[in-house]
Amino acid sequence: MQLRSPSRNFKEQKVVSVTRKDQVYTILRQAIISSQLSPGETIRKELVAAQLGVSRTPVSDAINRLADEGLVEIYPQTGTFVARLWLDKIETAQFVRVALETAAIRRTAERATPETIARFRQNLERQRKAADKQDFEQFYELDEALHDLICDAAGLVGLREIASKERSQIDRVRRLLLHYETRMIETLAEHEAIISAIADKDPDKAAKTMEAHIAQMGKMLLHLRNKRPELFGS
Amino acid sequence: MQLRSPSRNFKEQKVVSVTRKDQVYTILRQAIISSQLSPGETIRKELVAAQLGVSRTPVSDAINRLADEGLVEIYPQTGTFVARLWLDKIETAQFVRVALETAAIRRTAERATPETIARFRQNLERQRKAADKQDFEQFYELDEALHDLICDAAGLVGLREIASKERSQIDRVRRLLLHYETRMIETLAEHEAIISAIADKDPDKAAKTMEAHIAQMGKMLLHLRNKRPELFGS
DNA sequence: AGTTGGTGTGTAACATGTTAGATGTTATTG
DNA sequence: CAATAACATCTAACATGTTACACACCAACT
Repeated sequence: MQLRSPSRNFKEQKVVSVTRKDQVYTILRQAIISSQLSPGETIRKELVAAQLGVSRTPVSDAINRLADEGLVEIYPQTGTFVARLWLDKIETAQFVRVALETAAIRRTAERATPETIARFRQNLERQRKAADKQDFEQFYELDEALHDLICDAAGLVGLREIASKERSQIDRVRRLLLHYETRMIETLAEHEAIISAIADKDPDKAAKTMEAHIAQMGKMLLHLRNKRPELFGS
Repeated sequence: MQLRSPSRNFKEQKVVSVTRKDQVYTILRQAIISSQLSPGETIRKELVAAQLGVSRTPVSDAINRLADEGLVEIYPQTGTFVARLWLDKIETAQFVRVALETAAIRRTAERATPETIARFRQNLERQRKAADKQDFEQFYELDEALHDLICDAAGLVGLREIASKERSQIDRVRRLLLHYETRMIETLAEHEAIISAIADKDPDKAAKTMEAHIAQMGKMLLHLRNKRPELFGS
């Protein structure tokens, strides 16, 4: 018997193996974060499997991953539900996000090249256009993309994926808030301040601005809880 | 048909459902981090299943989770291996760790009660005893426990779990380094400096000390790569 | 000798069958 | 009528069967 080792002849860069469970994961995650599936809603694995034309296995795998990410709640032998919003978990996620992104932005401010900054500014341009058009969805996507760009610019392999995962709770909340209050103009101004600080190679200022930017969400959250208490847990 | 909702009558505090996949996960994770299973080693799901007396399903589930955590590498249709050490991934994990722990320690420094600090000092006492006895394993465990204590003291639900997960790469490396170099005396001094800064309610100093403390690992890592290149990837 | 193509083998991915347990409902009993 | 116990039902957890694919090996050809 020949043992196979994880030897050099493997393609070193992980080929994006798009297995079915990955596809299911992506679809469900998107559906949850975009609030197509509401917090507290039941997920029927068998039904999902049927709808997507796969068996229960890849659906279960995807849902396990989502549970790990805190986007679904699995009650053994009972049921699976889209995770409700838990204020204390959101607080933690917020903390982690601030910690990671301010650290990332410090690094980015130190090492940003003109090309990187140009990419940032290009994103900001498009944000401005979206804000002018009152295109919430587009604006929101660009917002996320900007945070990803900043992460990437820190030059750390896999950091974006980690940050994105830890941010998923927050992203979902923000998406919900989008329908109640927008703050597009203010947000855009904050983004511009962050990028300016990076361009000025001023890590402290960049980090502080980012922190203030992220902190904005708190009060809106309480507002949402008053309007839609059914989305929240505890 | 009666739909069940995730209603109030669910036990609100998640009962620690110890499913088989959780048990398998815990066992394998422990084995990997403690280097019972070496980086690069093949994992045969079927064999593991047989050894643990379960079917392939819970083993696969556990391994998926470990892959998510970066502790195993799954090559579709080919094989599963204990993850090798990738310097760039370790660098990222290190970055995340510094970001999270310095942020946590800032919060902890602000809100630490005398009882909390007493717990820290108690841990330090035991570290000193372990250092005196040259008991590496014990010292290492207390080290991890101290970091957990600091996380908990930040008062954020679930932060310890997140930090612990992001730290798993690092923990594994440190465990390996334990056999080559110890730095117990220096490490203990660093820990004491951190706790003192917390007790003095000096968040900046605490954070800086923590950062320096964590940064120590870099050079030892290169040393390890020279001695045991087979553990590393790329 | 180096390259190409066919073939075998082993594994993860996937499909589906089975079990155990949590909950809601109903019957039963005081 | 309330408390409780038996029962039905639904689901995730678990087991096992099947498929597709990546890789190694070897032969044939250039």
